[in-house]
Amino acid sequence: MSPATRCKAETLLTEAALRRTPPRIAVLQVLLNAREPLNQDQITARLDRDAPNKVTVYRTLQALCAAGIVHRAFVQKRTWYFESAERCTEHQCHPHFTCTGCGRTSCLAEMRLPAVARSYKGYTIQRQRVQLEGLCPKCRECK
Amino acid sequence: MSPATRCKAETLLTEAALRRTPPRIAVLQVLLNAREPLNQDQITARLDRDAPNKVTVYRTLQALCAAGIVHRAFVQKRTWYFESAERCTEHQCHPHFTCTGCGRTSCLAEMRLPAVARSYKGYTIQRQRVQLEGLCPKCRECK
DNA sequence: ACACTAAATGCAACTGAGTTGCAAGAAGAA
DNA sequence: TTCTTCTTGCAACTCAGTTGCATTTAGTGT
Repeated sequence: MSPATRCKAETLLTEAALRRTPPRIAVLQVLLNAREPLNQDQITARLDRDAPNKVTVYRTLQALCAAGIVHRAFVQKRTWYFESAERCTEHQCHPHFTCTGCGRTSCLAEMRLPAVARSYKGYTIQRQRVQLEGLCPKCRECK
Repeated sequence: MSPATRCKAETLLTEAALRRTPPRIAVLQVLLNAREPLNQDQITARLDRDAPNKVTVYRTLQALCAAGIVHRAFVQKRTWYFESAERCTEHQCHPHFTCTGCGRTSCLAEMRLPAVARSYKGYTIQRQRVQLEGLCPKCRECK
């Protein structure tokens, strides 16, 4: 884990007025370095021997989500996948793509989406999330 | 439950080559009449004394989803919400709106969404689901 | 109408991510 | 350093979802 990531993690915690404890710094570093959303088990696995108790990871993720540093990206097989909120704007999160072939979900962080209306029939729309489904480049070849 | 809905339910089952059993007809009727997605408990509650065993409802929903008659709309508080696939096109489901005030989720079935590209960086995009968040008309007044 | 077979149902028991209470430990302020 | 408040770890619980198996039933052919 790079010192730069660690520094970033600590800064984010401080800005959110959260105590900079080892478990929080560790979990946040994993998410900052991840290329796709991770569930709790995957986060724990990446921390290996330094992994805190499962309940601590759980509560850490809750705290980070509440602070807006981390997002719950989506649910798959009854478990939540988390990601750093870095690449999301306030109004919309980047789209997530789930391949119907291999079942993997990835972030299309740079994809531009057409903006949705800010209001509709009395509803005020503050945020949108888009979930895409189809075939990833690898699975497309095999077909 | 209207006879028309019952007839529709039976037709859908036959078309999907599923046996027209009482539990399936009952569950499907509930979903066809529902205005918003329902979870398993809500479906059972609406069937009241005619409700089949919980496992049967569970497996019925699995079968209906596999057949494409019903969709898993979204997850809330660890439970899935189901809806009839009627108002979804093959390429996209209507958007679901979750109010940050009252926590309720509703369907914006008639809302027109800008279409997303059919492919992007090697990914073939077959379907999209959009989840919206904000304030519903009622909660907006109270603020 | 009757018999047959594959599929559906109900029961009971299990699974496992998520969740809580509480005592012990650590971060940050004074 | 001392103190207060927040955080952590443990153990135990929750409950929607899930499975195995014996029984029943829908749909088909006789």
